Amino acid sequence: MKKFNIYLQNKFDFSENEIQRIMDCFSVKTFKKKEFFLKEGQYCRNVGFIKKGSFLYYQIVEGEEKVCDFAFENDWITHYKSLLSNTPSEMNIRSFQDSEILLMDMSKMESLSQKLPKVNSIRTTMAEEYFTKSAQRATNLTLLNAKGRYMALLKDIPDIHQKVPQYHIASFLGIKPQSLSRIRAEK
Amino acid sequence: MKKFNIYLQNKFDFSENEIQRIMDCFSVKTFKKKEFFLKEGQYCRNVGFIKKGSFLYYQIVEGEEKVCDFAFENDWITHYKSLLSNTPSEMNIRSFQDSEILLMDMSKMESLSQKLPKVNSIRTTMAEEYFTKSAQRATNLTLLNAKGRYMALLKDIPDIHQKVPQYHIASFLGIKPQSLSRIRAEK
DNA sequence: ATTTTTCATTCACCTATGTGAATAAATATA
DNA sequence: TATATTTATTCACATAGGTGAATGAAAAAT
Repeated sequence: MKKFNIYLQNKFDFSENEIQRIMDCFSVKTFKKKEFFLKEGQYCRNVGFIKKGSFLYYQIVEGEEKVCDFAFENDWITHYKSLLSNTPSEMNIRSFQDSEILLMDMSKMESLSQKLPKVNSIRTTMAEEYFTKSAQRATNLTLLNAKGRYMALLKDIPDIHQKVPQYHIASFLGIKPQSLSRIRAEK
Repeated sequence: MKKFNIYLQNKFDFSENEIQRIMDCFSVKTFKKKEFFLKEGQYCRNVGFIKKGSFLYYQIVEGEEKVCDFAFENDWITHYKSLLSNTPSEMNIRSFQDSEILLMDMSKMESLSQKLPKVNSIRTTMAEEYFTKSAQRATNLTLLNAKGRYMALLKDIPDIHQKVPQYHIASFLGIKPQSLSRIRAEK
């Protein structure tokens, strides 16, 4: 449990006691490789924090998995839109390694916010991070070509190749695996 | 002032009295054609509601205006990321017709939320709308080609050609004006 | 009303990325 | 270890969209 409380302490400056109260609301859940955190059509009611492992956000379009996002250790994991607007998810979220997360029900988070208003800053930060990430992705797709997007990704996550198989990286970049091979060859 | 209170009533079910208290916090601001709501580098501290006119969100990249969004009558107008995270905007927001908006300072909105907690639902809805829009844009850019994105836009805003010059539409779609002409010709 | 400027269209040609096949390399399974 | 499966690379060719120029139409300025 070490990393989560360090994150809470560093990022939000919670006290020992507050951290304990927050952590008490989370339970541990483990995932085998390729297990679903959320399936298309389901309602997302949880917020998770990844202790170990990694997850893929993707949609199936014409039989193909289109990767929209990755999540790794010390990232939050949830489907923010579904959570926020209480609508079914059009996205799948699946582990691609054996993983372990801390999980909290959103309703629990809401009641915790009432007792401990500082918890709202977690929620605001989450909103900010999700929104910023999605806006940045749209910007990259508009302003950069495939090579530029690959470079930006490498800069953002230098060890991405250690973490994610290459065909998932290609999909995330919006290109085919062959094209990513070509880009890497000419680099 | 008619439309804004209808919006508040329909969407959030506020009472007459609540609507009055909310509206009292907004002031009217007018914009001539091509006036800035927000310039790159500035901090966005306001939330606006467009009564009349239309606005363009864009960035300058290598001398070119890259359109990221439009906003029309009865849309909210703000730079959500800058507002949320209190960071300078990398975006420009500019009217492209004579326009009129209702404007509220964010700090006023925060103190209003405390007195009238229901106001938080406006903020949540705004977050939801902004996030959803940005996520949808990223999805469209990933999953659709230029023609598909144009069709999706036409479906979403059928009268877009009455509202926005074509070269701005092309820019929003992430293509050149010539390419949009070609797509329209072959359609 | 005339002139100037901006915008939309078309064209010929160019470049980035997609497609499908062949092969090699890596990984999982028996 | 041997075999099967999955993943990455390379190639030849196809297609979508970019580029720059020419032209006409529309809008703005005089």
